[in-house]
Amino acid sequence: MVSTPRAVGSAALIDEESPARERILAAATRFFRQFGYEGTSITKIAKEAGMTPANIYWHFPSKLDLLREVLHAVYLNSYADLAAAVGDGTAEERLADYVQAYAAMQLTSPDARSNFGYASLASSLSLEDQRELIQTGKPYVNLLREILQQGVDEGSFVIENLAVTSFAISNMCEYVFTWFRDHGRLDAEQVGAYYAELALRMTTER
Amino acid sequence: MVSTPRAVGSAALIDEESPARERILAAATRFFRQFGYEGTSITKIAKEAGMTPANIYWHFPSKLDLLREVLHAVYLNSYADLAAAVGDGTAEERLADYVQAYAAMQLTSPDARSNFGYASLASSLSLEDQRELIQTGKPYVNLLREILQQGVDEGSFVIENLAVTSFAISNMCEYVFTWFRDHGRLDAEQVGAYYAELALRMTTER
DNA sequence: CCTACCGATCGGTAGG
DNA sequence: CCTACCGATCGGTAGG
Repeated sequence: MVSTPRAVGSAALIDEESPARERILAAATRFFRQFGYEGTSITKIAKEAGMTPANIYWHFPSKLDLLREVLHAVYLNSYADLAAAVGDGTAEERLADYVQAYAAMQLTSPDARSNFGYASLASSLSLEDQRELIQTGKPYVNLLREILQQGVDEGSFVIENLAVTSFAISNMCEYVFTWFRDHGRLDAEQVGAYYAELALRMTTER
Repeated sequence: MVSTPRAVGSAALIDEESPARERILAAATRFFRQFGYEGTSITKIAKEAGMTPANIYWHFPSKLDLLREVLHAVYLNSYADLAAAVGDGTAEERLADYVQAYAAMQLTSPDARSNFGYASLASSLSLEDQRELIQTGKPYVNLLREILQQGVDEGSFVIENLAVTSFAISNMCEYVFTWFRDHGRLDAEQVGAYYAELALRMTTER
């Protein structure tokens, strides 16, 4: 007996979720990050997902709705990853975990060749959708601020402007992909560890 | 006597340079930064520059050539600004000047609404053009590395990996536009000063 | 620097 | 009646 290709692999645990829909989201996420929103056609996404362009529109009302769902999922998943990486220790330990996880996350994305940051991609959305997306990302941002505040309260961090410091640390991590190349001197984990040290220095008075 | 609109303003000092060409470059720089390369049509640039789309192609062989020239000019001008801002003092003074100038430069661009970083824009170029552009930007990158090395030599900086530290500082400055908003608590100069302090902390052992 | 266009491809939708 | 698609083509616009 030989299994048909369709029978290979794990069955969907949630049968309300369409496998085709997941393939579209995965392809769109990769291509939007690599070529940008305007640089990615529905045809390219469809080809990558193994279907016709027209079928994209059965699953998503428009290309912009697809972008919106991609970014929404990215923010939710990123927060889940970060929250899981950050334990319950001191502010130093938690900041190091946060930065390490954030940087490593950016460097171990589905594809190694990201060119466009999430801020660039979000700029194609309507202002209302951008506002909604910021709300989705709030826990993401707040977790870092809470860690910084914890350090200030504990007396281990000296921070004049907490918001600006958190933006600087986030930007440093977010755009690590702009210079990192595989097979360089440091791997993703080593870069994450080095970035964690840099972030800790940013919270320490000279 | 009433001056015609065309008579108002300063005459071009260099008549070999086409005013139209400069208008195209200025419009393209603004729109590429705001909407990205693929999100900016030749028609939009032409309208902003006060001419027909077809006329763009009298001044530039292709849209990609226009992008190449825009990024080339940005890199050269940015380096000139940074080199002028950095004096001959100690490494601490020079690093503070560099970061202050870099951040302020990003926040006082022709338009206040940048969404796309230079790395995103460069990714639309051919690999060969990207390599050339990196060569153009070398002095830009090297100036920061020289300042960091000076601090290490003077004993005022403690840096384990000079290249990664320089990338982190550059990224922090480069993407300050992603969170900065006019009329916020801090103006561009204050953010630059705060970033200078953060960069100095990054070079100081805990 | 403009008018008049081209081959192709864009995002999106038709009937079946 | 539903789902998950297909081949073909819509009206407009892109770079050139």
